[in-house]
Amino acid sequence: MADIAAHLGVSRALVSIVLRDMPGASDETRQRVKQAAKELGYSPHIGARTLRQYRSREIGVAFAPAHAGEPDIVEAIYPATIERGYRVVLSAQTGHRSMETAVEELFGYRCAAIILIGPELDDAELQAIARRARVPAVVVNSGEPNRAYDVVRSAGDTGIGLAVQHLVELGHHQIAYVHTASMPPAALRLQGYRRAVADAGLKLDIISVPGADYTEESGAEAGRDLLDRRELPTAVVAGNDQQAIGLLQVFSRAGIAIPGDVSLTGYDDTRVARLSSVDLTTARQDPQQMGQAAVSAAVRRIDQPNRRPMLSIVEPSLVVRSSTARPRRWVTQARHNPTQG
Amino acid sequence: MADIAAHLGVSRALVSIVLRDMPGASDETRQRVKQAAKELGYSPHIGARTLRQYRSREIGVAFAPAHAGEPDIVEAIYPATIERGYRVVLSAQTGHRSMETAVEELFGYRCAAIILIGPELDDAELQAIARRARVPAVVVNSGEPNRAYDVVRSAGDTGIGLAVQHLVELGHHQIAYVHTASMPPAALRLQGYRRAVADAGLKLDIISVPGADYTEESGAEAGRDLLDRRELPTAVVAGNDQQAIGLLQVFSRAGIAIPGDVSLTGYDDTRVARLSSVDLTTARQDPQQMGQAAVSAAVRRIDQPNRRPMLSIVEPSLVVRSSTARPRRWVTQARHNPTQG
DNA sequence: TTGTAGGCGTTATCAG
DNA sequence: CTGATAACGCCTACAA
Repeated sequence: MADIAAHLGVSRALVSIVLRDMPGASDETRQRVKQAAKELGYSPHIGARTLRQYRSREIGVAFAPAHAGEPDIVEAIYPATIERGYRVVLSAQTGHRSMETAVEELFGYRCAAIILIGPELDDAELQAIARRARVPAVVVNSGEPNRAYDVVRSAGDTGIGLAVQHLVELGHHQIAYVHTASMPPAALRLQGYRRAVADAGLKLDIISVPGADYTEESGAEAGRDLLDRRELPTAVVAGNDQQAIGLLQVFSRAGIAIPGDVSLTGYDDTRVARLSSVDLTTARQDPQQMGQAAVSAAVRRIDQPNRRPMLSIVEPSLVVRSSTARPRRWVTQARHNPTQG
Repeated sequence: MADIAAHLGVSRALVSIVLRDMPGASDETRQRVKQAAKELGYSPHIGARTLRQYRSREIGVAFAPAHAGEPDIVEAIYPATIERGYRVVLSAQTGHRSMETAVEELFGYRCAAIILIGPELDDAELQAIARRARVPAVVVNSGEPNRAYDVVRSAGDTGIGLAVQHLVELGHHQIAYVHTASMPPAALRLQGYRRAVADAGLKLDIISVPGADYTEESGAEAGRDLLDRRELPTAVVAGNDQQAIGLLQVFSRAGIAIPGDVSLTGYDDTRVARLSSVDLTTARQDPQQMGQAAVSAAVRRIDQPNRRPMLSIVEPSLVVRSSTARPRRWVTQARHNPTQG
């Protein structure tokens, strides 16, 4: 910046004013300064800026690049953040780098707020992080509503409920659900299954995959469990898309047709769900909305620090594809009863 | 830091020495300082540090979270960078945020080097960025070898060559290739196809998809082109996995079996290629190796700034799955000629 | 082993 | 509109 000032023979303060678009400089000066900045390849020193500024204008985002769906939320966070006059600082959680380490780095950047996407931590650990942060913390797709941090999540119960309801409308009476106790959103999704099945007057059929998480492997495990049974359910509701895909693979190898023999649903509407070879009926949680809700929550608490943390719920919608169809048995009955055809 | 010093009644410099594990403090003091730092929830101010330090210890990484495969390379960059005593600064390219903007931000952090993953820019644009950077720039999976920036890429010619060779060994004589002129690595892959086909004494069959990029849509377009022909080739080599999947969708809708009627290969071994419903034979470029090679190149040129930029080639390997098989015709011929069975 | 002083690039303040 | 000056938190030399 001093270079530009010297080059033009003006003060550094003036240059600073122009580059920040502050009032107090003539249009002609603005032109000249901006021109010189371009020519000299000037780029503001972000560290020096945050050092000097009383309040930080950065929102820190910790996420796992390898987790399906999280990069989409990160994409949505950018425009929402910039719109509100903030900048985004990214920090990755990887196999060799814990979420705590990623968050610690964000503290180093003196972020005005931090957003944690899908941390695989329990409520106590998240509260510890939030207290240590001394700035507002927003947790996306994990955690529980509480007084330490904001929570943004999709209405997992509604989403699973929509899937069950869709299957009921197709005529299914035996709807199994793949449950993974260890994952944060699992409890809510299970609740949605319980309620929807009760509403339809059907029997619960919960396949618990203990210790597993939302991976293809856990879905495959559930699939093998099902294959050991004498009789398969007519429909399976998986906890997420990856699980559904693991299940799909085990079933297709075993010669079980989807949706011919068994209907299958997922959750998240990740990219793989859209492939024509998979074409999964799934509950869509819009990453766009998740990102916007997270930034809104962060800015809200930056502006009003004493406000109580909130729970923001993004409503999912059901995307019907070809992995669900009428059950065989139902079609047979329908033939005898033309009013249902 | 001043807080800690005041709290303990020592100088700030001493605290700095202890926290950086530099020589010049007694063990007892170290204990006390570290204890106090923990209690007070101290976290070093990264901005102030980079401001003061003569040389930066950060490597900037610009990537597109939404592009398949790039997050995996980012994951690999972390351990390699930390191992060499550097830190990672991430900057995302999104639909609303160009690669140039992402790189500009990295300049703001005064990174010691920048790594650009899969930029959709031509050589001239990349050279402009590299010159503006004034620090070493490394381009992964794009660009051309030159004097302005390092290039890390997989040996696209070898990868496609392996695919063609595999198909030739299976007995294919009509092997088509889907070419997308606009994508940076495409020229090299085409070259690999030309050479391998020539080596096998076969006829070239290049399906050009003009103006398109490496998306499912471009694969679908190539698929429709092929369906317009009187006779299909027995094998198709796609430019990447996504393209192969687009082609797969068009073919399966048209009732053409893979690999029954046509064998198909991809490139990249992205996650979708592994799905049992896709199960694509593809050339694998190891993200681990790509990440390590990129960091090596960056550090090499930080240490020796006058060294000429290099080209690092990561050798791909062929992952054979069930999308490739012997052609129908060949099997028939084999029956008449037992020596080939 | 400990303390002191100066400066990195920027912004804010205040007097010309 | 300009110029001078202080301060942000940290690191490095050098002095005690």
